[in-house]
Amino acid sequence: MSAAEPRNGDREDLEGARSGQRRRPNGDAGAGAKTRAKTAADKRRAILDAGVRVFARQGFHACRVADIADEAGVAYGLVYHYFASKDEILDTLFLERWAIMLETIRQVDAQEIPAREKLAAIASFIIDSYTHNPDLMKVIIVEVTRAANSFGQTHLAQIRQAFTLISEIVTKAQADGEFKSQITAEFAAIAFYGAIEQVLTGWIFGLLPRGEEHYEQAKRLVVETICGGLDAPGGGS
Amino acid sequence: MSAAEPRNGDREDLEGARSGQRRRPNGDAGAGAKTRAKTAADKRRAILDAGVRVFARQGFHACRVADIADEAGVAYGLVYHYFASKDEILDTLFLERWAIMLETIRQVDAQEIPAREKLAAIASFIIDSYTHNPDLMKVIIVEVTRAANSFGQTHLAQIRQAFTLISEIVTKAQADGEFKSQITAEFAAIAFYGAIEQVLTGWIFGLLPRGEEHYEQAKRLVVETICGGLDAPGGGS
DNA sequence: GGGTGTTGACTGACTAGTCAATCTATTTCC
DNA sequence: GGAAATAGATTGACTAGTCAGTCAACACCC
Repeated sequence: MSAAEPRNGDREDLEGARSGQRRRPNGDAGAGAKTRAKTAADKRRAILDAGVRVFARQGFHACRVADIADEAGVAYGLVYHYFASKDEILDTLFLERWAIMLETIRQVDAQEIPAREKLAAIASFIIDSYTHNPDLMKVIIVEVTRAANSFGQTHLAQIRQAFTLISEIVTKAQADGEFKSQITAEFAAIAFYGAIEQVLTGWIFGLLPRGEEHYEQAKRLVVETICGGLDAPGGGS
Repeated sequence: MSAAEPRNGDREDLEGARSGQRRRPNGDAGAGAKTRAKTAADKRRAILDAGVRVFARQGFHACRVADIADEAGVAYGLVYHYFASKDEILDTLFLERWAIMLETIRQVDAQEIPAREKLAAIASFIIDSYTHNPDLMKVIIVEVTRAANSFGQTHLAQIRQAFTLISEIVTKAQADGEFKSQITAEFAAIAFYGAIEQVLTGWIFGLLPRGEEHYEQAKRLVVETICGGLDAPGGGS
C-alpha cells in the first residue's frame, strides 16, 4: 500500500553540498497575501509548466535550458536555483503525474464495484489526463518511456507499480469469477495499459482523429476490447 | 569493456582483404573471393549492425558517431562515406525492418485463413523479431516509434500503413461475421499493436520475465486477449 | 542588514560533420 | 604481362558550433 513512500527518501542525496535550495527550517508560510515563499513556489511551478510546453514542442533532447527559461519568463540561472539539472525537471514532471495516477488507481480499486468498472475508471482517468493536458502526457509517453533506460530505477519502479496495481484488480476479479483465468493477470494489465498508451500515441502523432467524441469512444472501446476477452464466458451480461 | 574490443581487430579486415585478394587479371573473380563492391557493402552493413548495438546500449542521443565507428571497427570518417548523418543510420535501420514487417503482414493477409490466425501470425512475427534481434527491436520501439516526432513524415506514413493493413484484416473479418462490429476495426488494430508493443517494452526494460516459454505464451495471450473481445458471440467459425 | 530570490554573461566540455591525404582494387592501354 | 591511370574506399585530425551548468553580482522583502 504505502510501498511508494520510502522511495521519496531516496532522492534526498540529490542536494549537492554547494548549489541548490536549502530546506527552510520552519516552512511556515503566511496564508492569504502573496508571501515570498508563495511567489517562489509560483516561479518553480512556472518553470515546470514551461518545461512541459517546451519538451512537448521540441523534445527533451532538442530543447535548450534557455528555451525553458524564456518560456517561463525567468532568467536562465533561476532554472538551476530550483532544479539541479535539466533531467530533474523531466523527473519531477513524471513523478508528480505518475504519483497522481497511482493514487487514483488505488482509490478506484478500493471501491466496491465490478472489475470492469474499475478498468473503465482507470481508462477514463488516463484519457482525461490526456485531454486535460496533452503536452504533459506527450512528454511522459514520448520522453520518459524512451529514457527509462538512462533514468534511474525510480522510474521503472513507478511504472512497475502501476502494472502491479492493475494486475491485482484482475487477480481479484479472477478469484471472484468475474474474469476468466486463462489470461494471466500480469499479461492482462500489460495489454490494457498498452492499448491505452497506443491510443494516446495515436492522438499525439496525429494517427488517430482527435475530438471529444473520439475520446469518449476510446474510453468505451478500451474496456469493451479488453474485457470482452476477460469476462467469464458463463458470467452475467 | 567492449569499447576496447574493436581496437584489437582494427587491422583484421585489411589483412584479410589483402591476403584473400591478389592481382586478378581480366576481372576474373574467383568464387568466394571478395570483390571490391562486396567488401564495401560489408562495411556498410557492419556500420548498420554496430549502430544497432550502440543505439540499444547507449541510446541514440547519448551515443557518439565515434562509438559507432569504433564498434564497427572502421574509421570515423567512413561512417560519413556511407551515411549522410547519424540520423540516416537510424532511418535506414527502421525502414529496412519496417518494410519487412509490412511485407509479412501483406503475405499473411493474402492467405485464406481465419482472421484470428492472421493476427496470431502477425503477433508471432513481431515477437520472433524481438527474440531474434532484441537490440534492433529495442531501437525501433524506443528511438523511432516513440519519437516519430523528431523524424520525418516518412516514418509516420510507414507506421500508419501497418495500422491500416491490420485494420483491413479486422474489417474483412467483421464483414464475414468472424468478428463483431461494436469495436471499430481501426481501434482494434491500435489495441492489438499496442498490446504487443507493450509486451516488448516490458521485456526490454526488464518489467516482464524473458525466456522461450514466455515468448510463446505471449503469442498465445495477445490473440486470446484481443480476439476474445472481438470474436462474434454467437458465431460458429 | 541579512538573506533569499534573481540575473545573464561566461566557461569548459563535448561532438556532428568536413576534408585533404592516403591506400588499394580495378581498368586501360601498350 | 605489366605500367600507368582511374575510381572508389578509408583514414583521423580538425573545425565550427552547441549547450549544460557556474558564478559573481544585484534586487528586493522582512
